[in-house]
Amino acid sequence: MLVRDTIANAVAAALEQASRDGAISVDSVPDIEIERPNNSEHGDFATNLPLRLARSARANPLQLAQLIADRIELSSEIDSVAPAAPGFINFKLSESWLQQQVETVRDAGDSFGASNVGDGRKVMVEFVSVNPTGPVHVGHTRGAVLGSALANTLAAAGYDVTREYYINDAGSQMEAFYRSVWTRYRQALGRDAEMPDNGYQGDYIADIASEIIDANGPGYLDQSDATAVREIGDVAREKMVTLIRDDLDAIGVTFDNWFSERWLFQSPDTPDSDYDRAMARLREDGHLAERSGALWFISTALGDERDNVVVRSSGEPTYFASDIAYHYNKFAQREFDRVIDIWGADHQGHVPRMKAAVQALGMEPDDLTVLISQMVTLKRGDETVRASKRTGDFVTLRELVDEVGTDACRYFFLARAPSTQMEFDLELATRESSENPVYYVQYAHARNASILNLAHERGIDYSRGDVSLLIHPNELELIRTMLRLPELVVQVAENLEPHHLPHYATELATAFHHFYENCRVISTNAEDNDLTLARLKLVSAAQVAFRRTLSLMGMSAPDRMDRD
RNA sequence: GUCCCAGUAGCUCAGUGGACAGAGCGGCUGCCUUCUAAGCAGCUGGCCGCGGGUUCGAAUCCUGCCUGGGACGCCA
Repeated sequence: MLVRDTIANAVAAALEQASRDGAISVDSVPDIEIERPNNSEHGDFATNLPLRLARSARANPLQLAQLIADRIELSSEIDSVAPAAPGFINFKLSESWLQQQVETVRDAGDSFGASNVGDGRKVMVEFVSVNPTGPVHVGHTRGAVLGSALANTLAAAGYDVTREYYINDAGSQMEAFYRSVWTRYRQALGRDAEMPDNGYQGDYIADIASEIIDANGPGYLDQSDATAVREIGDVAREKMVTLIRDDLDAIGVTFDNWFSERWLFQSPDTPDSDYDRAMARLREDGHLAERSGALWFISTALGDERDNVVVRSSGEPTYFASDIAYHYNKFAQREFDRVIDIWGADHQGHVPRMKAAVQALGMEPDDLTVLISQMVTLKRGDETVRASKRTGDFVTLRELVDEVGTDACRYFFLARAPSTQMEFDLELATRESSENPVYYVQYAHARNASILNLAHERGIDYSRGDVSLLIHPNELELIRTMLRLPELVVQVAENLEPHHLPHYATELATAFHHFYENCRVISTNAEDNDLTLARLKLVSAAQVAFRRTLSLMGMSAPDRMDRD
């Protein structure tokens, strides 16, 4: 159990006792919130319960604080409980308990920070899901990093996580992509061919075409237009998906499953596809209506602003129809308890209708969470870079990683709340300098590793180190900071806000740098031997915290960082 | 026009009901004979977009406005 919960329970018990004693009479007890005070002079934890109770108890909040504080039973974790104006109760952790946590963290190792709030529930995080019509670009990278860090954290919080990429490989944009490749293919072989109006202009189309020529030759020229587009399209799509997978891999983003949109329309085991079943269910419950030759989903009945077409008058299902079938598959077929979709800002308008569709399918709409990852505006100095896949003028994930590096890139994207637009100054980001906070964190880990290496070289066995010798303020501060990780994991998993991770990482690094500066670990002085052993234990515990934090963010934890 | 997101230090951003508003970068000073100076210490710097409201208490909640971005298709 987290200390925070222990304190909350103790406060609740104290309030109950005060009520029995007749010292306090309240109509209703609000939720007891235990927070971390901004100012460390106020202790490690605090509650504002007396302030919130004052009205219904018709009493002075400071007096209430005193009455409750008097009845709080001290456990081994808590050193002191103190009422404070205007009506807080402050808690201070005991030094001996903090010291003991060094052992606990070391014992926990890679499971440090794990919790079980997820209780093994099946959750899918579906993210990136870029149409395979072009490479992943900078804007998608943000969602990719967000999704992977979130999935890591949910797994640490005890969820059974599946990371999925939805490949939109049906539909008209893919058709345009196929035709674009076909056009470049013919042009490369000296034929007259005109790019379709909605064609993709990027150089990568021509690259794919020439790769196909190298591998498969000019044979497609002899086929009918329709056959050639289909066959060349199949090859081009595979190439594109592979390229996307490799690019994402370069930034440490991997998936458990790549789900093809086309699977929704074909079912190997049963006569009905997911699409058939989802539509049948909607139809049964009266959510579909035919108007002017098309089939509509009546989402206005469920609070959406307008109805949406699911089957065009041409008989072709829309993208939205696929999405309905896909979510039917996620919930009804694969039985996920919870689904988190990460979409780009350009899809934000689709959230209400997707929620409505989930509800219409008979699922609980709250089991679907859609996170919107806002736009990334690119700049080179003062100049704004317009990103458009159609015109081919965009910065790819690959280019970004090559220039900035995986770790810096992940840190940079992760550190911002996804709901806010961000500016990415390529000039600044690509400048090699110490301006990047990622170095600050990794350097702390490298210093940490360096100490342990030296201890190892000198054959120092610190397994018998006595942690009760850790009384320096910087030592205790480091321990306190380490201990926030488990709370953070729970918080990130509950609020789906991974951007707290990098900020925590920075604070952990600060605590370590302070410790490093003021507490010499491996002493040359023989009489300091006991302290050396104790501090080595602390350093190894801190290493656990660094590794866990960095790995949740998907960043590397280098043992050395050498500057030329 | 309707809807969504944002506006906090020179810059990039944390902080969503509490106790004097934070970090990094930038700028100015200092600190390397012992575990990496990609570090540390100090200074500089903010009517938290503007106006009302709710509250014992508002950067945080409500409301109006201003500014910037996005979405509103039988495209995906």
